[in-house]
Amino acid sequence: MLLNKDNASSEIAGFTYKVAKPSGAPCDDCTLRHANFCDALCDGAGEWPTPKWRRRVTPARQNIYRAGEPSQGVLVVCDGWAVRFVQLPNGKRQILSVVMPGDLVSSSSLLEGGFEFSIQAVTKVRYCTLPFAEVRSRICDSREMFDLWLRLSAAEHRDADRRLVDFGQRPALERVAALVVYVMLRSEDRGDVDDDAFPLPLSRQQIADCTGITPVHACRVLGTLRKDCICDVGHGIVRIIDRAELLRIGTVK
Amino acid sequence: MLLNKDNASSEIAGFTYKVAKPSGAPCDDCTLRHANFCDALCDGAGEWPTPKWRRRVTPARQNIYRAGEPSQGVLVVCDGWAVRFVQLPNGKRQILSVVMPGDLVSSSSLLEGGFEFSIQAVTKVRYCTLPFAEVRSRICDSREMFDLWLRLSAAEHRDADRRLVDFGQRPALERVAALVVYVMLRSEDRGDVDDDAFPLPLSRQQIADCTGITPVHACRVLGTLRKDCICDVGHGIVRIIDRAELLRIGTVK
DNA sequence: CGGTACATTGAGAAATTTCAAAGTTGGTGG
DNA sequence: CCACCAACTTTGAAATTTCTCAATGTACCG
Repeated sequence: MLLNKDNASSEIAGFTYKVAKPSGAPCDDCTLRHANFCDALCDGAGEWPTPKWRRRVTPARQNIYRAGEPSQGVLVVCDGWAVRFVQLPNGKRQILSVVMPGDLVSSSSLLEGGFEFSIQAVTKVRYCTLPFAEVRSRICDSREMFDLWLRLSAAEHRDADRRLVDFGQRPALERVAALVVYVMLRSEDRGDVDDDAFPLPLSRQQIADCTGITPVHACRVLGTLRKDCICDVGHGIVRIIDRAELLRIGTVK
Repeated sequence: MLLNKDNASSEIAGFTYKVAKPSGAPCDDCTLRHANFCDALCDGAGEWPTPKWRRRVTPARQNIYRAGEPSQGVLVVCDGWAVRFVQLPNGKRQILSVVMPGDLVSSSSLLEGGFEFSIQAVTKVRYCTLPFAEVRSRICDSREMFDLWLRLSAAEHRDADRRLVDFGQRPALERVAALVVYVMLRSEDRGDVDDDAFPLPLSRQQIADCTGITPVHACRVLGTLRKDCICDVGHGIVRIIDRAELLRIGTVK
């Protein structure tokens, strides 16, 4: 179940807004219109996207954006998974956020100029590039859009805070469980969980880069979760075995 | 040297704006008008703060705000140091950000309702409470304010990202050095560095809670920095001994 | 059917924590 | 001005977590 019905309502960051009917705009065939920022932009001010809008595709493992480059616009992922990350000169990398279908890549990326992070496609990714100035105008001009954006921005900031708490105060097992819980809850919201299983197309290396541990340790930790009959992560999917216990380990006590 | 001259310019998040002359408003005697968000709000729309504005004082070690409570408004620290933190039930705490004089406590705290973090005064703190709705109006109504706020918000988000990279990929020594560097650079901006020394009123426990290590380890790491003639942190001040080396260790390579 | 990239396991090393004790500092009252 | 107390800092030693290096096993793709 990927789509809500027309005129149903959806929720972003606690803010419920009406789902617009298709109106012939270029995004009409986007299966995720109802769940993303794009759609709210449309609702607020009519025939978005404009001709300046750009739709692109990047194959798996390829970079969508490289740190420091001038960025092409506000990115919204229509389909596929990506990661926002920082690559250090010593070869280490830190994944800052996992970008799932329908996600605005970063609510703080509304200003022209380069960013300190890069973005890489995990799977094949379809995404849209919205011109900065126009997104800003639409946000600033509509009080409803402004409030929605405030909520998105606050939610992202809150997630970053939670992540910092995890990294600073919780051991590897809990950090990894927290990642699985995060993806699980978001997948449940999207109706993407079937038979207690959902997609997680991240390699051990990527899970490690997300959680600030080594791939070897990620492997051991996931082995523990499997051995303890909590969940089985592998082959691009997660099978939940003991949801309550997974939540207990992954959630801040 | 704490004050710029009238009509000098100051910089917030890369955005330079003119410093307003005192005009009889209640904040005129605030020594930090030129360096904070308050001031930009005034510049944008006249006789701020309004009667709804509140000025308060909290003694050292006391909580300014407790997680979950309804918050009283947007907080701007006029004087003193505070920390924004999360207290875990197991007794651990993570400090999310160090709030220095003139700082807006969190650019994502523009919405009514409770937050997941708490705020505690490190020293005696004087601060202002600005009503949420009015701050939002002023930001939304002025394109200049909106852009300033976008920059503030983006800068805060970027700092959170950097912090996550530090926590995930860098060892204790570098994380502690990064904290010292952060405070050093901000103190230099404010002209608060005299004789290669500047205030850092954080205890070992607080430095540990900032950097995600134990107070015992914080002590050892700071001992190393002292023994290696890089800097001497203690008694509420930092003496910089080898600035270049401190920057080298504290900055992401 | 290779082959390449990815996952798993083992063993020892390094970083960090924990527990515990001793040294310092700063403030307060006599 | 001094003694004392409470909180903070420093140091030591052992335990734990996580990393590194290296080898072996497994899955996917052409």
